[in-house]
Amino acid sequence: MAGEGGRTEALGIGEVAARTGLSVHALRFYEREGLLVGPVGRTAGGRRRYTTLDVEWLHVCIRLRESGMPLADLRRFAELVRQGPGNEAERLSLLNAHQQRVDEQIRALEECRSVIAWKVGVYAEHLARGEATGLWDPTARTRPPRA
Amino acid sequence: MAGEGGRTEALGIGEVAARTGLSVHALRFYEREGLLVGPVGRTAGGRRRYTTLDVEWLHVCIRLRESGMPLADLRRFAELVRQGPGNEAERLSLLNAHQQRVDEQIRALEECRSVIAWKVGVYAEHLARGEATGLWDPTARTRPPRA
DNA sequence: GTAGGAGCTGGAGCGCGGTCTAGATCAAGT
DNA sequence: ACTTGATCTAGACCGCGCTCCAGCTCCTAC
Repeated sequence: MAGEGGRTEALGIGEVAARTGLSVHALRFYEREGLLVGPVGRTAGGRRRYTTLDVEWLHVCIRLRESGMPLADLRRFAELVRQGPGNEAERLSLLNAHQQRVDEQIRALEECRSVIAWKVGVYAEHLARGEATGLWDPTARTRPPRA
Repeated sequence: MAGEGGRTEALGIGEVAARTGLSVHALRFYEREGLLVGPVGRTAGGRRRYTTLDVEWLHVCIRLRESGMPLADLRRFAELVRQGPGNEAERLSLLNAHQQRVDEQIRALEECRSVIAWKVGVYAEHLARGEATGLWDPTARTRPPRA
């Protein structure tokens, strides 16, 4: 009776793997590492039964991991959520700190991108006007004295 | 006589480390791995003497690595450059492929960032209006039947 | 000539984030 | 009842990109 409407499906690990893109190995690993927000249910026979809430949480985890959050931080965040209300300030600061790191990453990547784009441009132009000029010739390296 | 003007300083490994931010270990490692565009010079006593060209190349390497190019690809690129003119098309395609991966990374990171920003917003608002409502309560987990 | 620091080589070790294996159990179809 | 396939646990293993160590040599300064 308590909100069965699509919200509380019980999912096997394989199904969850399919829905999240994580391997079943990774799912078990995440659980062992304490990255989940609550104990995963089990059937009588001992198989894991995930809920759609677990899956939602996993999707959050995936984003955080994708953006480079280390497992340790993710574990800490999960702990906070598990502990329930009262520690929202810490959760916020954790996320804020991570967001800043992500911003920095993006900035760095964009800088790299522009360097690469420039080099791509150089080669493209070089090829366009037909092999003519040498770009960089490590062959003609000017070595320091001592012939 | 041949272009000594600041261009062809001979630098010790420590100096290069300082200029690039790579450790001396990493520099020796890169050399062993064939990531450099030419053999590094040596003094009579066997010490490495880098040129400013080496340093420039290292700066390129750093950007490529920072943006996630695997050592294997970087090695291939270095090989191509080492081989001299004639393979610009391959160099270009290598860089192009990498640029695309970088673009994709940036896109993914921005997506993560927006998810994180949203969560940050939720927590911030929650805290702002004082602890009132529960956000997510894993305590009140609706477990699948059997209880 | 001698002390101290930078550099050399070869190879072992490490941190991270999973991945994989073995061997057993559970569950569904026929 | 039997087969087939998904899942279980514990623990070993892996790839990447360095990092670090031992033991030695080379320089520079005093």
